[in-house]
Amino acid sequence: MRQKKKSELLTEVELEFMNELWALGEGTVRDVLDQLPEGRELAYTSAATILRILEQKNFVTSRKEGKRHVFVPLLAKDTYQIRSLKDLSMKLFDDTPATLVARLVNDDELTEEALGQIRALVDRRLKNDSG
Amino acid sequence: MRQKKKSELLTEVELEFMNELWALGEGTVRDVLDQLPEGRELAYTSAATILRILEQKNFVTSRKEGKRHVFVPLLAKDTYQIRSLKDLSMKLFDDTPATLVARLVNDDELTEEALGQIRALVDRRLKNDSG
DNA sequence: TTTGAATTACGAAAGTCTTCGTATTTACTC
DNA sequence: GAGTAAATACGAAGACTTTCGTAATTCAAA
Repeated sequence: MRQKKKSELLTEVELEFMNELWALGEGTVRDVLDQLPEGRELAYTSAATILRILEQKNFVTSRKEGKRHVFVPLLAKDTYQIRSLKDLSMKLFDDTPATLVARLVNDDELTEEALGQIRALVDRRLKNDSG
Repeated sequence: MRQKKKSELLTEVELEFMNELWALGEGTVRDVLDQLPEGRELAYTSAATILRILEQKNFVTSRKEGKRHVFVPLLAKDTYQIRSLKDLSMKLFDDTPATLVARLVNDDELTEEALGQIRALVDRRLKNDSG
């Protein structure tokens, strides 16, 4: 019998729902469903199932309000962003963040503004380290 | 005409194999299998299946050499790195690359050296744009 | 040319992910 | 309390992913 190592990563739909919860702060099944973009058709019970799974996996918790559950993220978006980047860096960039940034900044679609913001971030971090 | 949704992204195991092929340049089932890290147990036929699937999905092609197939990437690693970053940026960073870099550079584990490399990359790109 | 080890071809089992239906429960209204 | 609309609980179908076994094929050595 082989058992798969429990992944700390969200699946596609789980991430879709976490994004809505992060945007809302917290919300019921109905809230999240209403938040989904036009054209994303999903049965109410499907949404409820996804939130149930997120709770089972400890990505969210819930409290009861009247007859509804209000779901609240346990996992912060920042935290998950970092986790995802590390995973991607490890799996596809030989654990070399500079290579990752290289691909990013060489993308022609990257705006001058974004590029400037990026440099500001790096400079600020370098300054803080030395200061 | 309705087309089957084809994800342009590699699955977990597909990526694992593409990484070996990218490192090797090209290789047979045996080559890739031998390249896998210690402790990664995988039946020969499983490896063959994965390469077959990669070929079906047009991520690799193959030529026959003697009785063996030699598999060659059709998808370049650079290309796939960019594709993955765009996907992650869209799904988790509100399509804001600066936020992505912010998480990266605020990671405490990031070395001073990596940080310097990143700034050099950004500076070079900014210089080229203005020049 | 027969034989056998290595390889390929195919499909199926096992696991995971996504979606939804049915049954039950809940709170509110009459 | 009975009726009702909304919500929850549970399970299961269908699609996709990962792994592997069996059968057929291939090349080369005896």
